[in-house]
Amino acid sequence: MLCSGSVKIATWNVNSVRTRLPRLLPWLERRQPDVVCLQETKVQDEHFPLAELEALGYQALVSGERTYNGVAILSRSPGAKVIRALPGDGPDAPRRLLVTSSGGARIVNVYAPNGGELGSPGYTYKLGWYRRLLAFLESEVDAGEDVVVCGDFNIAPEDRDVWDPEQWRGHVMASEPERSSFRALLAWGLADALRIHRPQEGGLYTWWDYRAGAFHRNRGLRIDHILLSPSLAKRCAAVEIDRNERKGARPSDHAPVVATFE
DNA sequence: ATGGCTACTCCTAGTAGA
Repeated sequence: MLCSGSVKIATWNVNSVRTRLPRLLPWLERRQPDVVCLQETKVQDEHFPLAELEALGYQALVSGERTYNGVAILSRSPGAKVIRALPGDGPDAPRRLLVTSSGGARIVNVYAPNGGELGSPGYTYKLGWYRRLLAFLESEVDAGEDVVVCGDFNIAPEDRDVWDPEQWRGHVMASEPERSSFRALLAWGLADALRIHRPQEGGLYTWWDYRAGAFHRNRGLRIDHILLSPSLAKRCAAVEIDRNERKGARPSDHAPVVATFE
């Protein structure tokens, strides 16, 4: 499917799929994405709103839990070769990874740990999680094929991805060890899709704090990413941050990111 | 420097998000 016509792949941290359904459904109808990776679904699998999505022609692959985390992949066809955990994840590990194959591409949906404060146990866990993600890609995924690694990475890769680099310097999301973890993914063989088309531009964010009018003032971070293997990067015609979805009634604090392939 | 908002939960207070 990725080889014929125009294909759209999107990622969106919806901050509760059930609360966001009145935004998600019309967005799907309007944008008609072929594959959608969702993060922070915050719902156990048996309560995931499958019927509403199926009514729009989407099948949902889900890996959720109560209250926190949770990932899902919506697509027009059933998933294949599904993986739901990183090596080293125990049975009670947070649901942060979902891998499938769709239209000939390997789709890796990630919801990276937040990290809490620098030096906290959560921060250590975040860096370890990134090491395990890289090891997983190295051992289980072929960068020579069509690969999409997308989701909420909870890392702003460069200063231009942060509204106030000085305020954020050394803070979680923007610390050098985190940025190094992100660069290691690129070094494995992935391209940051947005930067293919807009290599230098600042002020392009995917998350804005709910508080203090952050969105209105464009005080945000670019932490949601679509990373592409070389074969897909070559065919990536456009990448858009759908800022309109951060506006209006009851938005997620993240905007969707949509990549179009020819 | 802090909190400012939102969503969740055995639910009106505490936790977490980023």
